[in-house]
Amino acid sequence: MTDNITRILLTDDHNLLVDGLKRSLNEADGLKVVGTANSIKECMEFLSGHPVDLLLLDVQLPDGNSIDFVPKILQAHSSLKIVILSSFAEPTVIRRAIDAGISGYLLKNSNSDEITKGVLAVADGEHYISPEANALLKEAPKHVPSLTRREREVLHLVVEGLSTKEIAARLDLSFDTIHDYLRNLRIKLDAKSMADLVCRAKDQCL
Amino acid sequence: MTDNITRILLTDDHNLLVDGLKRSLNEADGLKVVGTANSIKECMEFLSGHPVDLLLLDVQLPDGNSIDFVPKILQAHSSLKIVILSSFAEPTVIRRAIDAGISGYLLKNSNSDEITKGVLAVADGEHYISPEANALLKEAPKHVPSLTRREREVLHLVVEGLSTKEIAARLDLSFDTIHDYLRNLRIKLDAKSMADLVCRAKDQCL
DNA sequence: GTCACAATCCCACTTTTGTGGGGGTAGTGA
DNA sequence: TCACTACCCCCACAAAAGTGGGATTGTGAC
Repeated sequence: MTDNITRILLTDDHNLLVDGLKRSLNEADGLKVVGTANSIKECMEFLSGHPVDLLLLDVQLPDGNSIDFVPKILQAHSSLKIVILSSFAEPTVIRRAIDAGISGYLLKNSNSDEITKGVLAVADGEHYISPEANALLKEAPKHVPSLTRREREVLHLVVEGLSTKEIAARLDLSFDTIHDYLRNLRIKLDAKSMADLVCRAKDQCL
Repeated sequence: MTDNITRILLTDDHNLLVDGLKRSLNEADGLKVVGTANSIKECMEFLSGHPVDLLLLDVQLPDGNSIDFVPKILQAHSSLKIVILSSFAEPTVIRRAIDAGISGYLLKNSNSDEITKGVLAVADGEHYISPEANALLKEAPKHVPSLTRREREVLHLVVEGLSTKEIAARLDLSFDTIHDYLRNLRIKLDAKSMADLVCRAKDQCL
């Protein structure tokens, strides 16, 4: 935030959206889009080479779920403010993002003015969760299922369509072990079958 | 296409994207965005009340998969040109869209210029499939799995996380019948389990 | 140093899926 | 009429998933 200008990096794989967003943010006083990235990798690279004050980050990127990378990014760039820009209005996703340390959560079905408003608020040092997202959080006071490293790993493979046996082979673990992780995943995500597990995981983009 | 101006209706639930897209399309010669809609319902309503030459349609809308509605829309508005605007780069999705009678298929990771180019081409009477989408089609000459009404119905319920028994109850059919539909679905979608079925269905947004 | 918990493995048992057949009717188009 | 297909039902058996226990390490928090 040198001399009143907030330098912004946009990270989203939809160039179409990036184009439009860049224009409307640049029109706002005190905001300047200094770069764009299409993936987490590009985002990280840009951050290493350029000073950025605020990062607008899409949740789903070609190289993974960006929320998983938020802690890593904040560790390397502690003064950076991160605003998630998502089409997911899932309470658990929002909560996970907040827990990860983001400063804002905006929804893509907002119009440019609302987005600009949120970005300005965050640039100003506030925390800004879009009204719709906030409403969802209040309605659903469900706890966020906190998955362990292994559970996450197993879940990813389930979502790839692999069977228990195949996952065991892939991770070089015993069938029973995977059987157990799946049991825990079912409990944590409140799923009653493998198919249901895939549904929950896909919906909540865990 | 009265007097050289192509009247466009934008249908996408991401207002952010709509905002940007509207601006860049309006900047192009001969194109005018005459309306926007956030759902299939709104889209249909607008079409009934206003003359539109070209419809830019997102695949996933809150009230369903828009490709399923393309035939219906074309039936009611036969001279309308429909261009799909998708983030899905799945060959089967593209092929389904083409079979449904669309005039163009554009990807959201293109930039505004590429989108404008595609829209202009379609407005001009051409068929325009984005280069990336086209490349995918050549690589994967797989046949599109054509599902029957019932299969689609069953698949939707599978994607909701229901078990065979639950689906049977919901549709008031025998367990064996659903068992059979699931068998066919597995074969058609090349899935090897219920979980896999959910994966395929979600990926291909069937 | 105890306590919680991730991570790993095991057994036994039930239920659900998956696979391989076998039927039938009704409608559609050649 | 014949072929084809959607739609509906059935049996039997094998394989996978789900449920209820059990156990041993190691690590990090308090």
